[in-house]
Amino acid sequence: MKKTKDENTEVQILDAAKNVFQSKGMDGARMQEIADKAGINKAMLHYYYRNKQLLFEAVFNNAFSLLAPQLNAVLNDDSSIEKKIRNFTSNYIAFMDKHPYLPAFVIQELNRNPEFILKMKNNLGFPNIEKFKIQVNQEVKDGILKPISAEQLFMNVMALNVFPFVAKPLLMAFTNTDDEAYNGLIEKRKTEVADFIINSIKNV
Amino acid sequence: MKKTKDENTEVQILDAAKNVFQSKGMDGARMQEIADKAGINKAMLHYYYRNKQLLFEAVFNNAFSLLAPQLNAVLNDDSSIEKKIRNFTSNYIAFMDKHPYLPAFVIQELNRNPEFILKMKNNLGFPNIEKFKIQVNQEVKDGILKPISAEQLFMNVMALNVFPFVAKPLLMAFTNTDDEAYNGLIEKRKTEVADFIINSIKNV
DNA sequence: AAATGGTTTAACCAACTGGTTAACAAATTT
DNA sequence: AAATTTGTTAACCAGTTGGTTAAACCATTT
Repeated sequence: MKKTKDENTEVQILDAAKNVFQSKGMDGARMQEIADKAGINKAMLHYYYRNKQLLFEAVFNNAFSLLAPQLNAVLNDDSSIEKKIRNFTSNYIAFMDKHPYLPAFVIQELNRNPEFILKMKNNLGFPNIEKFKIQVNQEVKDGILKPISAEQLFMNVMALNVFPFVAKPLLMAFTNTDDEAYNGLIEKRKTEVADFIINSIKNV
Repeated sequence: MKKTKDENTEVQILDAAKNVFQSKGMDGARMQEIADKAGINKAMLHYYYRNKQLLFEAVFNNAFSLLAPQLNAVLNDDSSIEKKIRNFTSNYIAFMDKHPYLPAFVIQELNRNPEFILKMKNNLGFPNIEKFKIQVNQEVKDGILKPISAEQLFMNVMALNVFPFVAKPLLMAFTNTDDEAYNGLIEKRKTEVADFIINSIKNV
């Protein structure tokens, strides 16, 4: 009896590919390394995914489909802007603990190939700002929030939450922190970032 | 002085290398492309910079030495926290117009090779948070600022300013903006980001 | 004008890379 | 149980890549 892997192999390949692509990027990744990490022959990669580009896209789409629901929580949920920002901030940081390479990977590969995201915009569930925009404008009109455009607010929320993960090595160096201390800073941000934002935009 | 070119060639190589490395990264860059862009033979690259790694490091250090003074403006200047944040925000965005690839490049390469920054920390003029820390603590103590740690404030300032450039393709997709509209958003941030921060941290 | 020494080139090379092939083994169908 | 399909492997291949070499080039020195 050879192996009871069948469909298992395909998953093992995807796991290994995720691992290698997300830490080294498309250009730095080697098919041989992915095969080794998956514990199989290099030819199997092509048997299941035909070529490097398609394997990469499988990994990328997979990564993006994890990220999208997180963002939709801020964009398309029905609760108040304040509540959504508080929720998103604490959720997102917890989410990052499980997928630390994810945002840097997505951002890096989109910078390498900006047209790539155009295909994705058509996908159902692709995060879109329209509903959020209406909601922000309404809360500004109602005097709940100080005047701010939805785009700027969204950029600020994203920046404050995502950047500390994307630029971790840089920020560790500037703030003179080791891994443990830096994670401590991040942990505090679960509440502090939301306070920081709300503080700035909420009318009193 | 032998040829009219001799110093010139070295600069032309560095310019071409900057161009290629910053848009494609270490792994995606090709020595042949750099040589072509510099209008010279590939062997010349090795004559002047010995190998790809050293040429890359020349580019990286060059990029970093442009970035460092910008950050030191926030960390080591003597004016008040508010003034420095306002200055930095408007300066940094203007600076990015001239070097759009810079932050994504630095961040990407540091993620690929985090140990790389350790060598740099010893360099004179490497941005360090210590002075900024004392100043923030003082202003908090004096009641000028609401309680916040210098590290968190610094991370926030960096995030709000740098992230929109690093994640440009992603944010363009989410906010449904083309290049022109997105640049318009950025332009507004020269003042809005500082307001956003000050709003949140200043006592009234 | 011959010698000098830094600069530049074309040709070359060994190692690597993504991808293919043909044969073989297991599982499934007939 | 024979035939067919699916999964897996080792060996191979052609194109690319970073890097080398030996000879030519050219501005100055002797």
